[in-house]
Amino acid sequence: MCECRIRSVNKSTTARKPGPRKSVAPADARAVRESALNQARRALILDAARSAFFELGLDGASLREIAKRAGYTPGAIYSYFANLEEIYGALLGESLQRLNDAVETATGPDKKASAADLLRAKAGAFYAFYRDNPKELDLGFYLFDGMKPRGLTPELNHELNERLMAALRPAQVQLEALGLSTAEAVVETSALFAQIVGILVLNNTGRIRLFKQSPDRLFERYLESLIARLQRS
Amino acid sequence: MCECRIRSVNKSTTARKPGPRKSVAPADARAVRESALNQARRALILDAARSAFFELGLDGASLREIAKRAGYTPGAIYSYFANLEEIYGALLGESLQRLNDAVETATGPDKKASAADLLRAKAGAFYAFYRDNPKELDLGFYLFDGMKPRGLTPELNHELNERLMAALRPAQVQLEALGLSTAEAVVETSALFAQIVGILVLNNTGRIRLFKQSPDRLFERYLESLIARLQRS
Amino acid sequence: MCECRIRSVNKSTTARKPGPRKSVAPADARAVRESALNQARRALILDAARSAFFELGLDGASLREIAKRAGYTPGAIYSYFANLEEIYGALLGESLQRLNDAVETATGPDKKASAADLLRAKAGAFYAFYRDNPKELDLGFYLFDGMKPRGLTPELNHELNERLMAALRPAQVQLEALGLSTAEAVVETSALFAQIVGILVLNNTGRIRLFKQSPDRLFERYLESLIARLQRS
Amino acid sequence: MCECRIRSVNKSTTARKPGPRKSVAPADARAVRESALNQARRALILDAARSAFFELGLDGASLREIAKRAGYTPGAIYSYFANLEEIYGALLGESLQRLNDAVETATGPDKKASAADLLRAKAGAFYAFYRDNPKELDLGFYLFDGMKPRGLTPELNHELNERLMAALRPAQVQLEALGLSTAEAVVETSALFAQIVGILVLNNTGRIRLFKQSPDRLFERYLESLIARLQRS
DNA sequence: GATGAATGAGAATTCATTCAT
DNA sequence: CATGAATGAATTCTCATTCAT
Repeated sequence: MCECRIRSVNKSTTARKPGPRKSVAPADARAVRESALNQARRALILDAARSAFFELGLDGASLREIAKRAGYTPGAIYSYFANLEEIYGALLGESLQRLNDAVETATGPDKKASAADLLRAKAGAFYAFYRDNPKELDLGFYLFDGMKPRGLTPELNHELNERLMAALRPAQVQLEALGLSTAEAVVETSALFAQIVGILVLNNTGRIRLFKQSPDRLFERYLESLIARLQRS
Repeated sequence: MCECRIRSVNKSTTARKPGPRKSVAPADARAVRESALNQARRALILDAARSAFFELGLDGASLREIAKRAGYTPGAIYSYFANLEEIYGALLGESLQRLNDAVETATGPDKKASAADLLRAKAGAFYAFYRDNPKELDLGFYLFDGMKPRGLTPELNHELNERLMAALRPAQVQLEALGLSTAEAVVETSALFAQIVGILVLNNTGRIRLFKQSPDRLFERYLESLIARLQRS
Repeated sequence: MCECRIRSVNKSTTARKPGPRKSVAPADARAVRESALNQARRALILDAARSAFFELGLDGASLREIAKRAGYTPGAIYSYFANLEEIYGALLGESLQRLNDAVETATGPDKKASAADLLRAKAGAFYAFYRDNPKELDLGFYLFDGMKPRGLTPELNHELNERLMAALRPAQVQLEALGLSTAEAVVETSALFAQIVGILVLNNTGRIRLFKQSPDRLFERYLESLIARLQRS
Repeated sequence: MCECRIRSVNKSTTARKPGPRKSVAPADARAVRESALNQARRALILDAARSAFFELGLDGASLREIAKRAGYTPGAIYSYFANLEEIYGALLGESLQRLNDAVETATGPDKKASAADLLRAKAGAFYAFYRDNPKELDLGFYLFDGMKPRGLTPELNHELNERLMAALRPAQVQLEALGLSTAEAVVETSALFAQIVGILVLNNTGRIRLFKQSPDRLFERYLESLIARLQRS
């Protein structure tokens, strides 16, 4: 909801040096106000883009469609984003930010939570985020450079990768707290990540129903088995 | 209608329509022959579609491109397929058939292979099929996108699902051979499936490099851990 | 008018192998007819393009405008030309072909024309062609890679250059007949070319009226002075 | 209105609008000062336009680009120029002014320069100006395109013509000093002008390379031949 | 069965210009 | 005087699909 958090993802390329002004404070105030307006309008467009993407998929989220939903003419969008790609990038940035927030916020059952509890909380938050917002997963897949290579700039791609990794780090930390070396924790984190992604994909595509399985149960099974294995040694 | 017949397809992309033959037999024979011809031409088009899809990706595999590669004009394609999506559907059908063939063919190290060996062989074949042909995975994702498969008829969708399940059944059989009940084997198969899909997706999207992990190692690790767990009990 | 002459400039990229046919002669006939139709339609589009260019200039000769004038939708044009650039190239190719025809056709006053007479005839034809069709000069300038670099393919550019040179060769031949070495004749031809271009440009842009000069007189003056100089030595 | 004032323009592209000053004098003085400010700001914009045009060509010199380089927003430009064409017109005015300056400044090898030397100097300066700044020639061609100069007012057109003629007058003067009547000198000047323009155009469009000729050599050859002819008679 | 010309809707992007502030 | 958001019309180009032949 609150787009201000993802300010750093896409620096507005249309920013101009403010003209000279007599008093300094009013100018600042105006700049602040205008910048805020600008951010609000960017957010408006991103909202439109997100809704278009969620309802119509990436193919349907054309610039025209986004503009229409935002109440703009297509050309107007380019005042706020250089590209369609930039919009997609910002969208994914937001999404990953929300994911990080969700993971960071997640805590164990009480104040004296064990490492295992915290692992459950962190990994569970990651898993639940995408389970509850399946389209966010699609967004990531479409944009990350594999499935459908879309030309995010290398820098943006790097930043987005960073955010994704950041969302997994809390789990890794708890794996280390459970006695793994850093290297082992990395392996275990990537395996966990793969398991989560696999479950989510199977769930999203309806494949999991073929097995008459509940995704949640699969996830918990994996996690508990992992914890048991760690506590055993 | 029945895609199962398209099992072995003409691989030579330079094949051209066979020259016309003079009518020899009564109407029945003629109908049979014509139907066979029809199947052959469908196969020809699917060959073209597959090669286009593999070389150019989904975006590049336009009807025009497929027609060009098949030696047809765009309009002619519509004599064999109702639309582009139907071609994609048939393509996926073929793909799943090849997957099944690969899994069925896979055997353990020798004639006296243990259940664990066979599980390794069957699951490994499944995994390797998609690892070595990432485009096949893309195809599946494109068509199994979300709950409602892109323009696939329910029947086709059902058949495609059947084929996918069939490719997993050999692994499930071996899990049972290793002592699991059917219900347990189903759970374990779906977890295995999720793990494989997750690893493949992470690999295809380049995400796995972020962890500096090898997909093969992750897969083997999961599988061996699973086998060890089963043999322990 | 007759576009068949410029057949070699743009090979139709949409040509396809003809499907198998029972009898050979009818197929040929059909291919010929279709090819002729195709050529006619290409010619139609080029006519539209030329009229658009002549009336509106290069900027006005958009694909949309050309399509409109040809009675086509924009997309239809792409069945005949790969590009806007290709249309421009074909236009220039035609133009240069007409220039060559004009120069080749030009003869001296009678059968026993002297080298000087032939030089007058050939150079005069070149000059008159552009004087009488000033827009053809514009066409060349806009497309040749200097003023407004438009992306003609290197091959096309080369062929167009060849045609331009070909139109100047008859003059060079006569300069040699008047006693110049090949090297000297090349220098003199390029100087003559420059003079002609200069006069034409000044005439086309109305600059020559500033001097109250007639372009024809300037041209003749230069040419006669050149001939006199050659005959003197 | 009167472009002749824009003789020396602010070359520093980093110059910014001067800060606001407090009003000091009566209305008259204020009007004068504001007009001066206005001129300065017009010059600033023209600087930006010239640099944009030189670096990016006519297509790249969009209003937005010019505004950006001038440190203005697009809308602000319209306070100083009615439209983009007017900017181009002013740019051409400047360009011709620099041409005149270059020609006027040009002198013979020493104080006792002969008429022939001065002709070489003046004509050479004209030629070198455009040879060294081909973009200036483009500018002229863009605006002097065809009979009806692109959106230039008749008055501006007339003034620009005047400036162009003025740049050729020194050569004409020397031709008269070499013994030609005024009428003869005009003819010879226009022929010389045509030759220069022809050489420059051929050079700019790369056509001259087809002859493997150097533009300088062609120019000198013409000039020396002309001087020789005049001195002979 | 096959052709292939043609449509029509759509894609991203650019930009001079206007105008409320 | 200056802003800068917004328009609206333009640009080239792509492509699934149709249909008369």
